[in-house]
Amino acid sequence: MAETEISVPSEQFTKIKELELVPEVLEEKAEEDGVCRVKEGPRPGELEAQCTYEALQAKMLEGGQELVLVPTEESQKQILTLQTVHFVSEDVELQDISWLAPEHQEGVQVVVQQAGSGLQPLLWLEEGSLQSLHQCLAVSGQEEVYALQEMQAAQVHVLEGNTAAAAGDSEFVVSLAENTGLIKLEKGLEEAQLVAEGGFSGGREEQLFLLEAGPGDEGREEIILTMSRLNMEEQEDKPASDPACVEKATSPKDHKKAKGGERTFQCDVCGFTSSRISSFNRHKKTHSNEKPHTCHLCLKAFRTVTLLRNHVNTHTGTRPYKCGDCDMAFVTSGELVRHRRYKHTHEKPFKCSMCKYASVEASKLKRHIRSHTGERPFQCGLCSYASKDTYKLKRHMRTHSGVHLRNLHAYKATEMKCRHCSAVFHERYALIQHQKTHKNEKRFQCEHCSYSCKQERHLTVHTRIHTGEKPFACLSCNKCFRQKQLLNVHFKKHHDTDFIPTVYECPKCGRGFSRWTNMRKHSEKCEPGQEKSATLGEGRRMRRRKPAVPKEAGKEDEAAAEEASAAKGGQSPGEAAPVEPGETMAGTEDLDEDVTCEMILDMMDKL
DNA sequence: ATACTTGACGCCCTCTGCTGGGGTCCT
DNA sequence: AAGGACCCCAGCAGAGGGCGTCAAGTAT
Repeated sequence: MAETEISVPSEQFTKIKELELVPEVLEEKAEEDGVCRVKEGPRPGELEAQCTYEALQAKMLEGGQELVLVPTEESQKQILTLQTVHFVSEDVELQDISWLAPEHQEGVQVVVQQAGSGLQPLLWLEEGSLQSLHQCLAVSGQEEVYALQEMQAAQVHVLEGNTAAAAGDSEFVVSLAENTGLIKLEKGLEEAQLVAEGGFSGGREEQLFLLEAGPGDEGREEIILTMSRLNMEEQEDKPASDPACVEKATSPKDHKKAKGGERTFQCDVCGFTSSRISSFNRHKKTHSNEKPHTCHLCLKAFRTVTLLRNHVNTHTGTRPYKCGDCDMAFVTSGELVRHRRYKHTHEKPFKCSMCKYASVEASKLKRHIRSHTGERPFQCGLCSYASKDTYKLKRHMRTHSGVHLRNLHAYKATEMKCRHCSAVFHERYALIQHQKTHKNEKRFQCEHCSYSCKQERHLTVHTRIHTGEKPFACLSCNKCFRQKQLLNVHFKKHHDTDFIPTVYECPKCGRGFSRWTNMRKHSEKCEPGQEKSATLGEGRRMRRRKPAVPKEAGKEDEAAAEEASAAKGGQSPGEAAPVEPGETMAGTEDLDEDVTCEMILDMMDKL
């Protein structure tokens, strides 16, 4: 059996930095059982295996095992054995295959699944099954059983390109694609993608590979990658949308000579210029929706190989850039640098010229500047509220919408896990509802009484009732308070000569009250012509009036309360402007029962 | 051509202050 | 009984931290 030369692509997918998957290198060769075992760095198949079997990878790392590729030749297939993948027996459980259609059970030995570790189910085939791509296809088609839909889709892609000659398979391939929700790509593009993703260099006979899991020699527990050849001559038929063709499409008019003789390239869409054709070509792609680099695991598409690589790393958990001072690791070096600034070096290069604030990122300084300028670019369409950043507006919108968002009800194939427990949902709405049950949990229980609350700070304050602690002392009279705001109120009232207390005026008799509720209570029973406010007579000044209340006939107190509440929501703290009786806060007149979910959804979408 | 670096945008989170409602006690 | 003051509590919003991602510049 002649040793097959494996096309080793350039490292595009998952560059492993500082990740000691292959701790020992590489020159060592050994021959066993007629199989040439060559220790090498990550090869495409190996990398793919890392992508797909991340948990396995973790297992391998955990055990400090060595990852070795073992290429063999078998007709037009190659088997790569990751020979050091060993399961610990208690980690796995065997399952029967009765769920497989009888015609598909042939060749299938067992299904091995690692319990409770998030490991995707692996399909183990007996060796004979690998002889038949058809059988591989049949097995892969059991999408309703596996959680490996994405992997299967990738297999289907490869197989379609590879076994177009496999009579009778094509229909099955198509139905598979449909069943998995796969967006079937044009063949030429698909292959080009695979070339790009798999890193096969052009100009020579290329191979695409099919990943299959199977037992190794002599029953060893190994992952076997079945490599299937794919004739890449069809690459010449790449469509114009192929990224490799983009450069050819660059029109000469797109570039010109600058004064200094240096050639620059100008984008005719946005005016972007660059002296480098590579940058120019890359920029041009940003004007199209073309995303030719598709993740074979989740089918998400990306513009560049680098983005795809980083994305795949999120699947594999590969975070090559490790922080030397903590356990954090990141996909890109930039993330690591930033993390170190936040957590370790505290370097804050961006300094505010108006205060002492400094930030790690320029965007944070920009956001901070708005607190000086008062700029609020993000306007709520349902009330007068405007925020300084998009997130605050989104958060504010929740006060209008509750969670009645219909777009949360779509079924999603991807499992969404609860942040707080192990529950899993396929509907975002259900997930949110469930998570709210955690949010509403009064997790903070007083150890002295039955009081419980949602926020720790509330428990802290409450506990002072039992301990008698009053940590907030008035500097003027030494009176102590349990809460800071009580001290503030006390100080304003008794020691701040500039303080003008708020007085709520009864709309019927004009009597003043310090609390809205008290005024309302009074107003319910007040008859015009009754007593005049003694308080007013004492010279208290009117500073602010609630939107008080001459409600339309039939509107009851709840309506008044709602209006007050709406006014509250529509006004930023500290900006509460006086509102005359009967007057509504700006914008709040729109906020009534006619505000529909659709309106809110529209606004959320616009965000 | 590709990898690496840098800057920017956006999302989500926590902490904190402010505000208002409900309850209770005192006058 | 009514009014006023105080306490407790909860929700909203301001501010900022931390990180994921993408685009463009630069180096190899």
